[in-house]
Amino acid sequence: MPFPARTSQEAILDEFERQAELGTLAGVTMRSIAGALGLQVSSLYHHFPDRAALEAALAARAARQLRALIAPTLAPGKARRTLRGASSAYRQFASAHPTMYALLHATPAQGSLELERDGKALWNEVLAVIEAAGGRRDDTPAAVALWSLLHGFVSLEAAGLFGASGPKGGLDFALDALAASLKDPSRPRS
Amino acid sequence: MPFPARTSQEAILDEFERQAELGTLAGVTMRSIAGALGLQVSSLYHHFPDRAALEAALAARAARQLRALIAPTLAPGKARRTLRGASSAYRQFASAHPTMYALLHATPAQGSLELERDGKALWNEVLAVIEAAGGRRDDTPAAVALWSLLHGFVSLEAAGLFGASGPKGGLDFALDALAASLKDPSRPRS
DNA sequence: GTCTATATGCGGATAGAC
DNA sequence: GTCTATCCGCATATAGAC
Repeated sequence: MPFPARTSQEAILDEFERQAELGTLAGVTMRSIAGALGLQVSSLYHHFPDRAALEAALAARAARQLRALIAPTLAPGKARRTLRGASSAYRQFASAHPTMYALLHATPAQGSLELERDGKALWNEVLAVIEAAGGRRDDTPAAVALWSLLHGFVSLEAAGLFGASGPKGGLDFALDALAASLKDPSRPRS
Repeated sequence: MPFPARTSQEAILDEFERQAELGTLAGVTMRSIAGALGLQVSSLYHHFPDRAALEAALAARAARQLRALIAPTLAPGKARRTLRGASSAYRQFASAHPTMYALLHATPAQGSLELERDGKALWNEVLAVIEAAGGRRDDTPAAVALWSLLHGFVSLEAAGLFGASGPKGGLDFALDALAASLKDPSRPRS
């Protein structure tokens, strides 16, 4: 029995993430991970039952990283500043770690308690952004609106679908519209 | 030389689409297409140079279908009705043809003139929605906002990320916020 | 915990006969 | 335009020795 162990769950996840950020998700294989770590493929299966478990663990990590980037941007009471700060952090993560971002949205949470928990925490962070921006507590519709907007924007941008004219302030326009609606006192409490 | 030909570009695309809508994109293979058409795999390569060409042609078709669904929903001058109608058509296409919808966003337009053209036409349709909803002509920021919102919403919904509480009117809330901003006369002409 | 060896399956694509 | 035959590569995963 070779001791100490030559690898660990953390090292495997790190290597997966490193390769994913250089290319595509499908481009990372059990072989490429093992190769980079100087191991045989079969050794990896002593640390994770299968590839799906690896991906779920990595998706959960991405959720935690994204949440950690958003949290410090809250400026309670300052709607525009809060929304723009959070949106800026969100965009930064998505463009700096496109494959991890995609993995987060492609991985079914079912079956991974860790991912379920961290996914829920991320959702709660979006609710906190809304609240800091002047919305109500647990304002589901507003949070859905904000998250949809952010996710749609970074996805279309990454896919290059905005064309030559580019997004041109479209995100800020929408964020301002949202901020205005949050303040609107005539809004029904649904 | 067997005449008449036993297949065609159209028939191949139809079969690809049929299988894609029953499962995933990766689940459709050159083998599965050929098998369903009673052909050998190699025969397909006389109609399309490779798989990428097949996917590009199909993505272009999806862009045309989506555009055709949105176009008749325009109700010029009626902002809320226009936005809700277009958004409803958009959601309907995405949920009825999830794989085609995903393909549309996953296929790089570069290299396919057809896809480039139909993608641009779809973008112009979004601009038309904005104009009908009371916005200006060629209002890029507003169109970016609307498209981001729609794409983000259907993507998160499809991924099941809204959780148990569901989207709960989040889309309508955002559409109303957008409609209000379009009318706002204080908005700078950027 | 790591190794060697292997099982099993999938995929895209091409050459050359008819 | 379609066929047969084949090439080549990739993948996840397991058994059993050390």
